[in-house]
Amino acid sequence: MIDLRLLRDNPDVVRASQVARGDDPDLVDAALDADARRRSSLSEFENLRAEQKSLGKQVAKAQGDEKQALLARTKQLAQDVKSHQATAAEAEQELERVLYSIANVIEGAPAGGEEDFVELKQVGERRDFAAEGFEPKDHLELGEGLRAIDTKRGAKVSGARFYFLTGIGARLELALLNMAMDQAVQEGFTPMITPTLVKPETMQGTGFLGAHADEVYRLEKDDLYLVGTSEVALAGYHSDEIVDLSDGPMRYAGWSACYRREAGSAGRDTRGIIRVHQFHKVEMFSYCAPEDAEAEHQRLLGWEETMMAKVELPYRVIDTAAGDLGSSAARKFDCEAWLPTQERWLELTSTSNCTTFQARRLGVRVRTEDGSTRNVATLNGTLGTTRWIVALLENHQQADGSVYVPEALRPYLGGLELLEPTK
RNA sequence: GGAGACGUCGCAUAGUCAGGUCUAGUGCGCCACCCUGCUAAGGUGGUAACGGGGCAACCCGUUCGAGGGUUCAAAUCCCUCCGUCUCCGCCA
Repeated sequence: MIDLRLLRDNPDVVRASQVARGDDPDLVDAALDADARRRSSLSEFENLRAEQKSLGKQVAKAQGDEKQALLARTKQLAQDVKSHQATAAEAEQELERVLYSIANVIEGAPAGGEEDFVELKQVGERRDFAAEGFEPKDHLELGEGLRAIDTKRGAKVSGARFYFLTGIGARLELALLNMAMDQAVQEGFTPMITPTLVKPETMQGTGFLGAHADEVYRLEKDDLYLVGTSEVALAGYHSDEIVDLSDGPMRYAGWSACYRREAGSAGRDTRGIIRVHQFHKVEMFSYCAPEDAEAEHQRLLGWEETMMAKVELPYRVIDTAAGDLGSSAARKFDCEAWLPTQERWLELTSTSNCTTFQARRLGVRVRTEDGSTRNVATLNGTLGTTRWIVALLENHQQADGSVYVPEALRPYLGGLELLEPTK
């Protein structure tokens, strides 16, 4: 939820953000109207309520005829209070509805849609398979050769976009995620294994029920949502709390399964495990002071790049355009690895600065020096996912179908230097 | 799944049976000051969040797990839901 005070004091800033995202700037005026209506209806209700309370005290003390006279007055007043309360509640709901439809105010993100990102840098050498004298295989062919990935049986058991990781494939995912978790712990993150089913208010609070609500699985019978990332649970972890940031940011590394309906991506990335309904992820999550958020964002990006270096993949970093940001994000950087068989970049990490947007809805605050409270900033970033296997297999494949294991990963695979096809 | 107990402003509790003086009391903790050679002890005062109004002192409203209801009036009575604990059943 955006800051109502910002909306009142600087509506043009919010309008400009809406335009940059390709969203409707008129929502700003709708919100201002709703806010004005809410305030006037609220003060009418509050005045009536104050009168009702003071009369109530007189009723308690009064006797006989005097009491009867007061009761006659208060009965009518009770009706008025009730109706004005209902009006005020409606106005409040209307304001909330409009506020939730406004995405976070962007901070530095380039304007435009998915194609309007800015490439910040490229790191590492892309392999020249022609020069090496062989045609690269795609990750599924390699994965099947290694008996590491089984999409046929995934589909048999659970349907399209499901898979089994088998044998060395399962070990490879555990290795990647354990390496990610170890790095996070070394950097001072608190490791967390999080719930993957959450309540509606948690899902709503993190901003995932906005424009992309179709992406989210819902369990109708229990009124619970399956999370698409442990970010949801980690953001909800300190909801309705006043936290202590006097020792700097609070950092958590969440390990979880992630579930996505992929409703809008029919026909895209249907082969292999690039785009699937369930995968696993290690996610960094920070709570920090708003003025420290931009620097923290750079730190999270730095830790992502450290992981990219450990798996020895060529990648680039992009500054995502406003229209391609999630509703909670003010700015987002992605690390994309090169995918040789498709000759394109594939998103492996994504780090978002959500400023105070999530914390406001979730009620995460810090105590200020003057004794009041204010919302914290929240940030998140990927440290490893199942999808990394795709880039790792393709980039490190050898002519015979075996796959080179990056040095940093070897301790997590019992010292294995090469993944080889099993017979 | 069945039975019961419980949920109060950091923590612990009073208040709920008998609705109005609850503007939610008290203890602990915390903060400030006093006392003191230092510390401990002691004394005094202050200590929930959110919203509205005001330059401000301050005023008003909402919140006693959540949401409804009864009533002139609800922490207190009724209903639904959520959570915690104890016991039983079932299953890893």
